[in-house]
Amino acid sequence: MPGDIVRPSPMYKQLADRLAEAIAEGEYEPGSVLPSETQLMERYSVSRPTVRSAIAELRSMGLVESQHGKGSFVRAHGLPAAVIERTITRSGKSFALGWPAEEVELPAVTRGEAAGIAATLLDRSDEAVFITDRLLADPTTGARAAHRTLIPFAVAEEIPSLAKHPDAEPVDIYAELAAAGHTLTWTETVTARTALPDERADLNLTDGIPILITYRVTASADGRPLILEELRVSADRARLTFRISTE
Amino acid sequence: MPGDIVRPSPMYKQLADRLAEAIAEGEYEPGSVLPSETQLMERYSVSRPTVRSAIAELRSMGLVESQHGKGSFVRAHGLPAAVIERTITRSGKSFALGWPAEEVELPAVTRGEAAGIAATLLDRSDEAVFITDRLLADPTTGARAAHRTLIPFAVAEEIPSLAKHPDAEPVDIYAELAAAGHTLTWTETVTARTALPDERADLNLTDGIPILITYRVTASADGRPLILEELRVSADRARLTFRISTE
DNA sequence: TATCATTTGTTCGTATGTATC
DNA sequence: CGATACATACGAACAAATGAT
Repeated sequence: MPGDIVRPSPMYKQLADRLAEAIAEGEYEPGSVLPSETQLMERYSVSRPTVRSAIAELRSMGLVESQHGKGSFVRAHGLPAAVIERTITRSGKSFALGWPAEEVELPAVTRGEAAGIAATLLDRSDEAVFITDRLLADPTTGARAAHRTLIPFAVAEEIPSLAKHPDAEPVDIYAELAAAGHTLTWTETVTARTALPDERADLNLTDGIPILITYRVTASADGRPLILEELRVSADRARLTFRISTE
Repeated sequence: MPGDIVRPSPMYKQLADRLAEAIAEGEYEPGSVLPSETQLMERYSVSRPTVRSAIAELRSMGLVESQHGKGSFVRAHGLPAAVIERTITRSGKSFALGWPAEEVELPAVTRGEAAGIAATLLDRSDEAVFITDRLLADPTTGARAAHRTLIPFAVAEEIPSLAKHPDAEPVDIYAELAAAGHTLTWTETVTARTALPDERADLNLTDGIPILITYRVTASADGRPLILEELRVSADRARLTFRISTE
């Protein structure tokens, strides 16, 4: 419908759009500081709350990062540095992952029940599972990742070594499963969402940066899921790569 | 250091955390409405701006969605419905993708230069490329995706049919490349970020929902990148799956 | 070291507009 | 129409971090 009468968009959004455009065009370069709130008030003849709302928009878009007492700085953008290679390599009976991350804390093992997404992907509702949590870090870039392993009790009963050491490294668990006669297949599901407060702390996240989440299901040849791994990482610090082959 | 003296966190954050916790524990169920701003003001003895800041936090976390004149509603969360299967299948000389999406608009072809991330992944800086943009939709869920193909001029010169029809479907481009004698390999890189304003409109995004971005590089056997595809999709509506095989 | 100006962060109050029922 | 709800915008005051004097 051409000629529609539209309300003007709010002033704070207009200001946010202008600043975003200026950033995109390189008028404010990455690392440089935006004009102060007082300067923006005067330059655009708006109140301080309006300026602050506009900058809040830019923050939530991940375009700027504000520092108390200093100013709001334009964020550098580009492909995240840390590359998490999701390919699994196998030589004989042993497996290897492409991301040689270090453990920041000792693994923590708890028992719980598969629920929500985990239950859906494991195809086991309300079943008891071993949960192992790890906090990992890429030694070169410092990128952090939260890793979780879910082992259903039924699987642990079938393979006692898993019940004994549910906090074994994923590659070792693969080896145990293979040794128990399973022909392993993997499916990985990737999604993203905004971080919750506790995740912000664990993963060193800044405002406006989502987390990438991958769920890796290790299944037997018949497609029955055996274990589930979940990896959460800052989308700003790390990216995931997959090698794809035709089937 | 136990017993550290810490500044109390801001009231609006405390309130946001409490509400977020209440949502996580199911006190406010998905689809239900939060108490009104006035009610929250009275219940927690804070001012209206404080309540609004708290709700803005919840919005940016993707936990609630506010509707003018009605209230703030708890968002349903879980695994996104639309599954985008990134596997490539091959039968003889023809290829197929796992996501039979429909085109919402006709593909738009432009010419440009590889820059930024695209240049990095294509390993060709400032080289002229054909750019083809598509707006796709999953027919069953309605999830939308923005797809872009980058074909370097150098590759198009080598294979004239590509220069003639740079807007060919990806699977057809694969077939052309294979017919020209290339043994194709694919690498996919996944990242995520908060959407820019124009992306919000194209992809029907709501506040606090990031976009998933995948870059698929089609390379020759020697590893030289031939073409680049970029797919952007709402992390709330769609998820990506990969099949992983040991090498 | 101490102080001060600058800058962002938090919190209040108030008024008005606009969508929904 | 009116009541309720969220959205926008202004003003004011003080707190806290920073960097220079």
